[in-house]
Amino acid sequence: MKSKEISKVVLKRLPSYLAYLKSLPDDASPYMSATGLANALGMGEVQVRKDLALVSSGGRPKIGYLRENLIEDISQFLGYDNTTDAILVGAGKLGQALLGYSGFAAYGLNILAAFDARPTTAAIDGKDIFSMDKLEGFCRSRKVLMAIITVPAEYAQEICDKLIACGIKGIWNFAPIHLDVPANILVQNENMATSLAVLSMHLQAQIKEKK
Amino acid sequence: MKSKEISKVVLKRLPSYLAYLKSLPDDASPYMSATGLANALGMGEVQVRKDLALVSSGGRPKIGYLRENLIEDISQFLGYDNTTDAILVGAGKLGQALLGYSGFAAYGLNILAAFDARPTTAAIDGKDIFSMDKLEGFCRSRKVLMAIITVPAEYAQEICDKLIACGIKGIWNFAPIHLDVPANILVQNENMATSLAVLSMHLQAQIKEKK
DNA sequence: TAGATTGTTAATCGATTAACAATC
DNA sequence: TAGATTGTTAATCGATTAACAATC
Repeated sequence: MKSKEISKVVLKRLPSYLAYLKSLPDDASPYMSATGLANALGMGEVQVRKDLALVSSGGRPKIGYLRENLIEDISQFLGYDNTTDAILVGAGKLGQALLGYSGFAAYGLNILAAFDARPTTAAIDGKDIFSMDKLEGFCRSRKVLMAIITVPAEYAQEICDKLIACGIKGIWNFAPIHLDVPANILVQNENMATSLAVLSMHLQAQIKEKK
Repeated sequence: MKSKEISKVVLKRLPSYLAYLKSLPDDASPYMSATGLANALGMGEVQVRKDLALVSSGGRPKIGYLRENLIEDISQFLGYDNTTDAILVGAGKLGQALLGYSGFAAYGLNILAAFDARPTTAAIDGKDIFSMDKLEGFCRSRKVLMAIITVPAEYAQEICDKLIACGIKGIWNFAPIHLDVPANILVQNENMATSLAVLSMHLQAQIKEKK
Protein backbone atom coordinates (compact mmCIF):
# COMPACT_ATOMS: atom_id res chain seq x y z
CA MET A 1 0.00 0.00 0.00
CA LYS A 2 1.51 3.26 -1.13
CA SER A 3 0.86 6.32 0.97
CA LYS A 4 0.05 8.39 -2.08
CA GLU A 5 -2.62 11.04 -1.85
CA ILE A 6 -5.96 9.61 -2.81
CA SER A 7 -8.72 11.71 -4.31
CA LYS A 8 -12.23 11.85 -2.94
CA VAL A 9 -13.80 10.24 -6.00
CA VAL A 10 -11.53 7.22 -5.68
CA LEU A 11 -12.20 7.03 -1.97
CA LYS A 12 -15.92 6.91 -2.62
CA ARG A 13 -15.57 3.97 -4.97
CA LEU A 14 -13.56 1.81 -2.59
CA PRO A 15 -16.48 0.76 -0.36
CA SER A 16 -18.28 -0.73 -3.38
CA TYR A 17 -15.32 -2.90 -4.24
CA LEU A 18 -15.08 -4.03 -0.66
CA ALA A 19 -18.79 -4.81 -0.39
CA TYR A 20 -18.71 -6.86 -3.57
CA LEU A 21 -15.60 -8.81 -2.58
CA LYS A 22 -17.13 -9.59 0.80
CA SER A 23 -20.41 -10.69 -0.77
CA LEU A 24 -18.76 -13.48 -2.76
CA PRO A 25 -19.32 -17.00 -1.47
CA ASP A 26 -16.45 -18.79 0.24
CA ASP A 27 -16.27 -21.41 -2.48
CA ALA A 28 -15.68 -18.83 -5.22
CA SER A 29 -12.21 -18.49 -6.71
CA PRO A 30 -9.74 -17.02 -4.23
CA TYR A 31 -8.62 -14.65 -6.97
CA MET A 32 -10.38 -11.61 -8.39
CA SER A 33 -9.22 -9.54 -11.31
CA ALA A 34 -9.83 -5.83 -11.87
CA THR A 35 -11.65 -6.89 -15.02
CA GLY A 36 -13.97 -9.17 -13.09
CA LEU A 37 -14.67 -6.52 -10.49
CA ALA A 38 -15.37 -3.94 -13.20
CA ASN A 39 -17.84 -6.20 -14.99
CA ALA A 40 -19.65 -7.09 -11.79
CA LEU A 41 -20.09 -3.45 -10.81
CA GLY A 42 -20.68 -2.07 -14.29
CA MET A 43 -17.55 0.08 -14.27
CA GLY A 44 -14.55 0.64 -16.55
CA GLU A 45 -11.82 -1.90 -16.01
CA VAL A 46 -9.00 0.62 -16.25
CA GLN A 47 -10.61 2.72 -13.58
CA VAL A 48 -10.92 -0.21 -11.21
CA ARG A 49 -7.34 -1.26 -11.89
CA LYS A 50 -6.04 2.21 -11.18
CA ASP A 51 -8.05 2.46 -7.99
CA LEU A 52 -6.80 -0.89 -6.76
CA ALA A 53 -3.21 0.04 -7.57
CA LEU A 54 -3.52 2.91 -5.09
CA VAL A 55 -4.47 0.72 -2.14
CA SER A 56 -3.26 -2.75 -2.94
CA SER A 57 0.08 -4.46 -2.57
CA GLY A 58 -0.24 -5.69 -6.14
CA GLY A 59 -1.90 -8.34 -8.22
CA ARG A 60 -0.50 -11.00 -10.50
CA PRO A 61 -0.80 -10.78 -14.29
CA LYS A 62 -3.19 -13.30 -15.80
CA ILE A 63 -4.53 -14.20 -12.35
CA GLY A 64 -5.58 -11.04 -10.57
CA TYR A 65 -5.58 -10.16 -6.91
CA LEU A 66 -5.88 -12.57 -4.02
CA ARG A 67 -9.36 -11.75 -2.76
CA GLU A 68 -8.46 -12.12 0.88
CA ASN A 69 -5.55 -9.68 0.54
CA LEU A 70 -7.61 -7.19 -1.38
CA ILE A 71 -10.33 -7.17 1.27
CA GLU A 72 -7.71 -6.65 3.95
CA ASP A 73 -5.94 -3.88 1.99
CA ILE A 74 -9.10 -1.90 1.30
CA SER A 75 -10.43 -2.40 4.84
CA GLN A 76 -7.19 -1.20 6.31
CA PHE A 77 -7.00 1.73 3.94
CA LEU A 78 -10.51 2.83 4.84
CA GLY A 79 -9.72 2.47 8.51
CA TYR A 80 -12.37 -0.17 9.08
CA ASP A 81 -9.96 -2.15 11.21
CA ASN A 82 -9.66 0.32 14.06
CA THR A 83 -13.11 1.40 15.20
CA THR A 84 -14.15 5.02 15.37
CA ASP A 85 -16.30 6.09 18.29
CA ALA A 86 -19.13 8.46 17.53
CA ILE A 87 -22.07 10.06 19.23
CA LEU A 88 -25.45 10.87 17.75
CA VAL A 89 -27.44 14.03 18.38
CA GLY A 90 -31.19 14.01 17.78
CA ALA A 91 -32.95 10.81 18.80
CA GLY A 92 -35.99 11.19 16.58
CA LYS A 93 -37.11 8.48 14.17
CA LEU A 94 -34.08 8.64 11.92
CA GLY A 95 -31.71 8.97 14.87
CA GLN A 96 -33.23 5.93 16.53
CA ALA A 97 -33.00 3.94 13.30
CA LEU A 98 -29.30 4.70 12.98
CA LEU A 99 -28.73 4.02 16.66
CA GLY A 100 -30.27 0.59 16.31
CA TYR A 101 -28.53 -0.32 13.08
CA SER A 102 -25.98 -3.01 13.80
CA GLY A 103 -24.41 -2.90 10.35
CA PHE A 104 -22.15 0.05 11.13
CA ALA A 105 -19.80 -2.18 13.08
CA ALA A 106 -18.59 -3.63 9.76
CA TYR A 107 -17.45 -0.14 8.77
CA GLY A 108 -15.60 0.41 12.00
CA LEU A 109 -18.22 2.77 13.36
CA ASN A 110 -19.30 2.48 16.97
CA ILE A 111 -22.06 4.78 18.17
CA LEU A 112 -21.48 5.16 21.89
CA ALA A 113 -24.61 7.06 22.89
CA ALA A 114 -27.21 9.56 21.74
CA PHE A 115 -28.20 13.00 22.96
CA ASP A 116 -31.52 14.73 22.61
CA ALA A 117 -33.11 17.95 23.82
CA ARG A 118 -36.02 15.99 25.24
CA PRO A 119 -35.21 12.28 25.45
CA THR A 120 -38.34 10.17 25.24
CA THR A 121 -36.60 6.87 25.92
CA ALA A 122 -33.68 6.02 28.18
CA ALA A 123 -31.95 3.74 25.72
CA ILE A 124 -32.19 2.01 22.33
CA ASP A 125 -30.51 -1.33 21.78
CA GLY A 126 -28.44 -0.83 24.87
CA LYS A 127 -27.31 2.63 23.86
CA ASP A 128 -28.13 5.40 26.31
CA ILE A 129 -29.98 8.52 25.26
CA PHE A 130 -28.88 11.47 27.39
CA SER A 131 -30.12 15.04 27.64
CA MET A 132 -28.05 17.73 25.96
CA ASP A 133 -26.35 18.98 29.13
CA LYS A 134 -24.42 15.72 29.32
CA LEU A 135 -22.95 16.26 25.83
CA GLU A 136 -19.74 18.14 26.57
CA GLY A 137 -18.70 16.05 29.54
CA PHE A 138 -19.23 12.85 27.56
CA CYS A 139 -17.31 14.00 24.47
CA ARG A 140 -14.39 15.27 26.52
CA SER A 141 -14.04 12.26 28.77
CA ARG A 142 -14.43 9.73 25.96
CA LYS A 143 -12.40 11.84 23.52
CA VAL A 144 -15.05 11.45 20.80
CA LEU A 145 -14.07 12.88 17.41
CA MET A 146 -17.10 12.06 15.31
CA ALA A 147 -20.72 13.05 15.60
CA ILE A 148 -23.90 12.24 13.70
CA ILE A 149 -26.47 15.03 13.41
CA THR A 150 -30.09 13.91 13.03
CA VAL A 151 -31.86 16.96 14.43
CA PRO A 152 -34.35 19.10 12.47
CA ALA A 153 -32.73 21.53 10.04
CA GLU A 154 -33.45 24.61 12.16
CA TYR A 155 -31.34 23.35 15.08
CA ALA A 156 -28.54 21.79 13.06
CA GLN A 157 -26.15 24.76 12.93
CA GLU A 158 -26.49 25.43 16.63
CA ILE A 159 -25.82 21.78 17.47
CA CYS A 160 -22.94 21.76 15.02
CA ASP A 161 -21.27 24.72 16.76
CA LYS A 162 -21.73 23.06 20.11
CA LEU A 163 -20.19 19.82 18.86
CA ILE A 164 -17.13 21.60 17.52
CA ALA A 165 -16.75 23.30 20.87
CA CYS A 166 -16.75 19.81 22.40
CA GLY A 167 -13.80 18.73 20.26
CA ILE A 168 -15.63 16.97 17.41
CA LYS A 169 -13.63 16.91 14.14
CA GLY A 170 -15.91 15.05 11.76
CA ILE A 171 -19.66 15.45 11.34
CA TRP A 172 -22.06 13.20 9.50
CA ASN A 173 -24.93 15.52 8.76
CA PHE A 174 -28.41 14.18 8.02
CA ALA A 175 -30.10 17.56 8.40
CA PRO A 176 -31.02 19.01 4.99
CA ILE A 177 -29.06 22.21 5.45
CA HIS A 178 -25.57 23.56 4.84
CA LEU A 179 -23.41 23.71 7.96
CA ASP A 180 -20.81 26.43 8.39
CA VAL A 181 -17.65 25.04 9.94
CA PRO A 182 -13.96 25.95 10.31
CA ALA A 183 -11.56 24.58 7.70
CA ASN A 184 -10.22 21.71 9.81
CA ILE A 185 -13.66 20.21 10.46
CA LEU A 186 -15.16 17.86 7.88
CA VAL A 187 -18.87 17.78 7.26
CA GLN A 188 -20.14 14.85 5.25
CA ASN A 189 -23.69 15.50 4.14
CA GLU A 190 -26.03 12.57 3.78
CA ASN A 191 -28.22 14.68 1.65
CA MET A 192 -31.39 12.88 0.73
CA ALA A 193 -32.58 15.85 -1.30
CA THR A 194 -29.60 15.37 -3.60
CA SER A 195 -30.44 11.74 -4.26
CA LEU A 196 -34.07 12.57 -4.80
CA ALA A 197 -33.14 15.27 -7.31
CA VAL A 198 -31.20 12.80 -9.42
CA LEU A 199 -34.01 10.24 -9.30
CA SER A 200 -36.67 12.79 -9.95
CA MET A 201 -34.93 14.07 -13.08
CA HIS A 202 -34.62 10.55 -14.40
CA LEU A 203 -38.29 9.83 -13.92
CA GLN A 204 -39.33 13.09 -15.54
CA ALA A 205 -37.18 12.21 -18.56
CA GLN A 206 -38.79 8.76 -18.69
CA ILE A 207 -42.27 10.21 -18.63
CA LYS A 208 -41.45 12.71 -21.37
CA GLU A 209 -40.01 9.97 -23.54
CA LYS A 210 -43.28 8.10 -23.49
CA LYS A 211 -45.21 11.04 -24.86
CA MET B 1 -35.35 28.24 -18.08
CA LYS B 2 -33.37 26.75 -20.93
CA SER B 3 -33.85 23.10 -21.69
CA LYS B 4 -30.12 22.50 -22.01
CA GLU B 5 -28.66 19.22 -20.84
CA ILE B 6 -27.63 19.48 -17.24
CA SER B 7 -24.83 17.41 -15.77
CA LYS B 8 -25.19 15.27 -12.69
CA VAL B 9 -22.77 17.34 -10.62
CA VAL B 10 -24.77 20.50 -11.26
CA LEU B 11 -28.00 18.68 -10.49
CA LYS B 12 -26.63 17.60 -7.15
CA ARG B 13 -25.79 21.15 -6.17
CA LEU B 14 -29.22 22.59 -6.94
CA PRO B 15 -30.95 21.26 -3.82
CA SER B 16 -28.45 23.10 -1.60
CA TYR B 17 -29.24 26.40 -3.27
CA LEU B 18 -32.92 25.77 -2.88
CA ALA B 19 -32.63 24.81 0.77
CA TYR B 20 -30.64 27.91 1.56
CA LEU B 21 -33.00 30.23 -0.29
CA LYS B 22 -35.96 28.73 1.50
CA SER B 23 -34.26 29.01 4.88
CA LEU B 24 -33.96 32.80 4.62
CA PRO B 25 -36.38 34.79 6.78
CA ASP B 26 -39.26 36.57 5.08
CA ASP B 27 -37.91 39.97 6.05
CA ALA B 28 -34.57 39.40 4.29
CA SER B 29 -33.90 41.20 1.02
CA PRO B 30 -36.08 39.85 -1.80
CA TYR B 31 -32.97 39.66 -3.95
CA MET B 32 -30.11 37.20 -3.78
CA SER B 33 -26.93 37.33 -5.86
CA ALA B 34 -24.85 34.40 -6.99
CA THR B 35 -22.05 35.95 -4.96
CA GLY B 36 -24.16 35.97 -1.82
CA LEU B 37 -25.25 32.40 -2.33
CA ALA B 38 -21.67 31.30 -2.95
CA ASN B 39 -20.42 32.95 0.24
CA ALA B 40 -23.21 31.48 2.33
CA LEU B 41 -22.52 27.96 1.10
CA GLY B 42 -18.74 28.21 0.90
CA MET B 43 -18.60 27.74 -2.86
CA GLY B 44 -17.03 29.51 -5.81
CA GLU B 45 -19.16 32.36 -7.09
CA VAL B 46 -18.58 31.59 -10.75
CA GLN B 47 -19.74 28.04 -10.21
CA VAL B 48 -22.95 29.18 -8.56
CA ARG B 49 -23.57 31.74 -11.28
CA LYS B 50 -23.11 29.15 -14.01
CA ASP B 51 -25.39 26.70 -12.25
CA LEU B 52 -28.10 29.31 -11.82
CA ALA B 53 -27.82 30.35 -15.45
CA LEU B 54 -28.82 26.80 -16.41
CA VAL B 55 -32.10 26.83 -14.53
CA SER B 56 -33.03 30.44 -14.03
CA SER B 57 -34.78 32.94 -16.21
CA GLY B 58 -32.02 35.42 -15.46
CA GLY B 59 -30.89 37.86 -12.82
CA ARG B 60 -30.22 41.56 -12.91
CA PRO B 61 -26.71 42.98 -12.85
CA LYS B 62 -25.83 44.75 -9.62
CA ILE B 63 -28.95 43.36 -7.93
CA GLY B 64 -29.02 39.63 -8.38
CA TYR B 65 -31.94 37.25 -8.70
CA LEU B 66 -35.40 37.73 -7.28
CA ARG B 67 -35.41 35.13 -4.52
CA GLU B 68 -38.99 34.11 -5.08
CA ASN B 69 -38.39 33.47 -8.77
CA LEU B 70 -35.21 31.55 -8.12
CA ILE B 71 -36.95 29.26 -5.64
CA GLU B 72 -39.71 28.64 -8.16
CA ASP B 73 -37.28 28.03 -11.03
CA ILE B 74 -35.16 25.52 -9.12
CA SER B 75 -38.21 23.78 -7.63
CA GLN B 76 -39.76 23.43 -11.03
CA PHE B 77 -36.54 22.25 -12.60
CA LEU B 78 -36.11 19.57 -9.94
CA GLY B 79 -39.70 18.49 -10.38
CA TYR B 80 -40.66 19.30 -6.81
CA ASP B 81 -43.87 20.87 -8.03
CA ASN B 82 -45.52 17.74 -9.35
CA THR B 83 -45.29 15.00 -6.73
CA THR B 84 -43.78 11.63 -7.44
CA ASP B 85 -45.46 8.60 -5.96
CA ALA B 86 -43.23 5.92 -4.53
CA ILE B 87 -43.43 2.70 -2.61
CA LEU B 88 -41.01 1.39 -0.03
CA VAL B 89 -39.87 -2.21 0.33
CA GLY B 90 -38.50 -3.40 3.65
CA ALA B 91 -40.27 -2.01 6.70
CA GLY B 92 -37.44 -2.50 9.19
CA LYS B 93 -36.13 0.30 11.35
CA LEU B 94 -34.75 2.41 8.54
CA GLY B 95 -37.77 1.75 6.35
CA GLN B 96 -40.12 2.81 9.13
CA ALA B 97 -38.08 5.95 9.75
CA LEU B 98 -38.34 6.95 6.10
CA LEU B 99 -42.01 6.04 6.01
CA GLY B 100 -42.71 8.32 8.92
CA TYR B 101 -40.58 11.22 7.71
CA SER B 102 -42.86 14.05 6.70
CA GLY B 103 -40.10 16.16 5.18
CA PHE B 104 -40.15 14.34 1.82
CA ALA B 105 -43.30 16.17 0.81
CA ALA B 106 -41.19 19.31 0.33
CA TYR B 107 -39.20 17.42 -2.31
CA GLY B 108 -42.29 16.25 -4.11
CA LEU B 109 -41.95 12.72 -2.85
CA ASN B 110 -45.03 10.88 -1.69
CA ILE B 111 -44.57 7.41 -0.25
CA LEU B 112 -47.85 5.62 -0.84
CA ALA B 113 -47.29 2.43 1.09
CA ALA B 114 -44.70 -0.07 2.24
CA PHE B 115 -44.18 -3.77 1.57
CA ASP B 116 -42.42 -6.32 3.73
CA ALA B 117 -41.87 -10.05 3.69
CA ARG B 118 -43.21 -10.28 7.24
CA PRO B 119 -45.06 -7.11 8.20
CA THR B 120 -45.01 -6.56 11.94
CA THR B 121 -47.31 -3.55 11.92
CA ALA B 122 -50.32 -2.77 9.77
CA ALA B 123 -49.43 0.87 9.21
CA ILE B 124 -47.04 3.69 10.13
CA ASP B 125 -48.24 7.27 10.15
CA GLY B 126 -51.28 6.30 8.16
CA LYS B 127 -49.28 4.42 5.54
CA ASP B 128 -50.18 0.78 5.06
CA ILE B 129 -47.61 -1.96 5.26
CA PHE B 130 -48.57 -4.84 2.99
CA SER B 131 -47.10 -8.29 2.47
CA MET B 132 -45.00 -8.86 -0.64
CA ASP B 133 -47.70 -10.64 -2.64
CA LYS B 134 -49.59 -7.34 -2.87
CA LEU B 135 -46.62 -5.59 -4.52
CA GLU B 136 -47.25 -6.16 -8.20
CA GLY B 137 -50.96 -5.42 -8.12
CA PHE B 138 -50.35 -2.20 -6.24
CA CYS B 139 -47.59 -0.94 -8.53
CA ARG B 140 -49.58 -1.73 -11.66
CA SER B 141 -52.85 -0.23 -10.55
CA ARG B 142 -51.27 2.94 -9.12
CA LYS B 143 -48.70 3.17 -11.94
CA VAL B 144 -45.85 3.66 -9.47
CA LEU B 145 -42.48 4.48 -11.07
CA MET B 146 -40.27 4.88 -8.04
CA ALA B 147 -39.31 2.51 -5.26
CA ILE B 148 -37.22 2.74 -2.12
CA ILE B 149 -35.27 -0.34 -1.10
CA THR B 150 -34.56 -0.73 2.61
CA VAL B 151 -34.19 -4.49 2.84
CA PRO B 152 -31.04 -6.29 4.02
CA ALA B 153 -28.27 -6.48 1.42
CA GLU B 154 -28.77 -10.18 0.70
CA TYR B 155 -32.35 -9.67 -0.53
CA ALA B 156 -31.81 -6.40 -2.35
CA GLN B 157 -31.05 -7.75 -5.84
CA GLU B 158 -34.01 -10.12 -5.77
CA ILE B 159 -36.35 -7.31 -4.67
CA CYS B 160 -34.85 -5.04 -7.29
CA ASP B 161 -35.58 -7.53 -10.08
CA LYS B 162 -39.11 -7.90 -8.83
CA LEU B 163 -39.64 -4.15 -8.76
CA ILE B 164 -38.45 -3.74 -12.33
CA ALA B 165 -40.85 -6.48 -13.36
CA CYS B 166 -43.59 -4.39 -11.74
CA GLY B 167 -42.76 -1.38 -13.90
CA ILE B 168 -40.52 0.59 -11.54
CA LYS B 169 -38.10 2.92 -13.38
CA GLY B 170 -36.19 4.59 -10.54
CA ILE B 171 -34.81 2.96 -7.41
CA TRP B 172 -33.52 4.65 -4.29
CA ASN B 173 -31.30 1.99 -2.81
CA PHE B 174 -30.38 2.02 0.87
CA ALA B 175 -28.98 -1.52 0.85
CA PRO B 176 -25.18 -1.48 0.93
CA ILE B 177 -24.77 -3.46 -2.28
CA HIS B 178 -24.47 -2.87 -6.00
CA LEU B 179 -27.67 -3.56 -7.91
CA ASP B 180 -27.56 -4.89 -11.46
CA VAL B 181 -30.22 -3.24 -13.61
CA PRO B 182 -31.01 -2.66 -17.30
CA ALA B 183 -29.79 0.59 -18.87
CA ASN B 184 -33.12 2.42 -18.71
CA ILE B 185 -33.49 1.96 -14.95
CA LEU B 186 -31.80 4.42 -12.59
CA VAL B 187 -30.42 3.28 -9.28
CA GLN B 188 -29.51 6.02 -6.85
CA ASN B 189 -27.48 4.60 -4.01
CA GLU B 190 -27.78 6.17 -0.60
CA ASN B 191 -24.54 4.59 0.33
CA MET B 192 -23.73 5.20 3.95
CA ALA B 193 -20.48 3.28 3.61
CA THR B 194 -19.29 5.89 1.14
CA SER B 195 -19.96 8.75 3.53
CA LEU B 196 -18.32 6.89 6.34
CA ALA B 197 -15.23 6.25 4.24
CA VAL B 198 -14.77 9.95 3.60
CA LEU B 199 -15.26 10.83 7.26
CA SER B 200 -13.07 8.02 8.46
CA MET B 201 -10.16 9.14 6.26
CA HIS B 202 -10.45 12.67 7.55
CA LEU B 203 -10.35 11.56 11.16
CA GLN B 204 -7.37 9.29 10.56
CA ALA B 205 -5.52 12.22 9.01
CA GLN B 206 -6.42 14.40 11.99
CA ILE B 207 -5.13 11.83 14.44
CA LYS B 208 -1.88 11.42 12.53
CA GLU B 209 -1.36 15.17 12.45
CA LYS B 210 -1.43 15.36 16.22
CA LYS B 211 1.42 12.89 16.61
C1' DT C 1 -20.89 58.00 -13.06
C1' DA C 2 -18.69 54.09 -10.54
C1' DG C 3 -19.03 49.71 -9.01
C1' DA C 4 -21.31 45.42 -8.27
C1' DT C 5 -23.14 41.93 -10.65
C1' DT C 6 -24.52 39.07 -14.72
C1' DG C 7 -23.39 36.09 -18.43
C1' DT C 8 -19.98 34.29 -21.65
C1' DT C 9 -15.61 32.96 -23.65
C1' DA C 10 -10.96 31.13 -22.81
C1' DA C 11 -7.57 28.73 -19.78
C1' DT C 12 -6.65 25.45 -16.36
C1' DC C 13 -7.15 21.59 -13.80
C1' DG C 14 -8.28 16.89 -12.67
C1' DA C 15 -10.30 12.60 -13.74
C1' DT C 16 -11.33 9.15 -17.08
C1' DT C 17 -10.17 6.55 -20.92
C1' DA C 18 -7.11 4.70 -24.40
C1' DA C 19 -2.80 2.59 -25.70
C1' DC C 20 0.87 -0.38 -24.77
C1' DA C 21 4.83 -2.66 -22.70
C1' DA C 22 5.76 -6.08 -18.98
C1' DT C 23 4.61 -10.37 -16.84
C1' DC C 24 3.17 -14.87 -15.60
C1' DT D 1 4.01 -20.31 -26.27
C1' DA D 2 -0.27 -17.47 -26.41
C1' DG D 3 -3.28 -14.83 -24.07
C1' DA D 4 -5.14 -12.65 -20.07
C1' DT D 5 -3.99 -9.49 -16.91
C1' DT D 6 -1.17 -5.94 -14.48
C1' DG D 7 0.68 -1.40 -14.22
C1' DT D 8 2.07 2.84 -16.51
C1' DT D 9 2.34 6.53 -19.83
C1' DA D 10 -0.18 9.50 -23.08
C1' DA D 11 -4.59 11.37 -24.92
C1' DT D 12 -9.14 12.78 -24.16
C1' DC D 13 -12.82 14.50 -21.89
C1' DG D 14 -15.43 17.27 -18.69
C1' DA D 15 -15.74 20.37 -14.98
C1' DT D 16 -13.89 24.24 -12.57
C1' DT D 17 -11.78 28.52 -12.53
C1' DA D 18 -10.13 32.81 -14.49
C1' DA D 19 -10.80 36.77 -17.42
C1' DC D 20 -13.64 40.15 -19.34
C1' DA D 21 -17.29 42.59 -21.74
C1' DA D 22 -22.15 44.00 -20.94
C1' DT D 23 -25.46 46.01 -17.89
C1' DC D 24 -28.04 48.45 -14.53
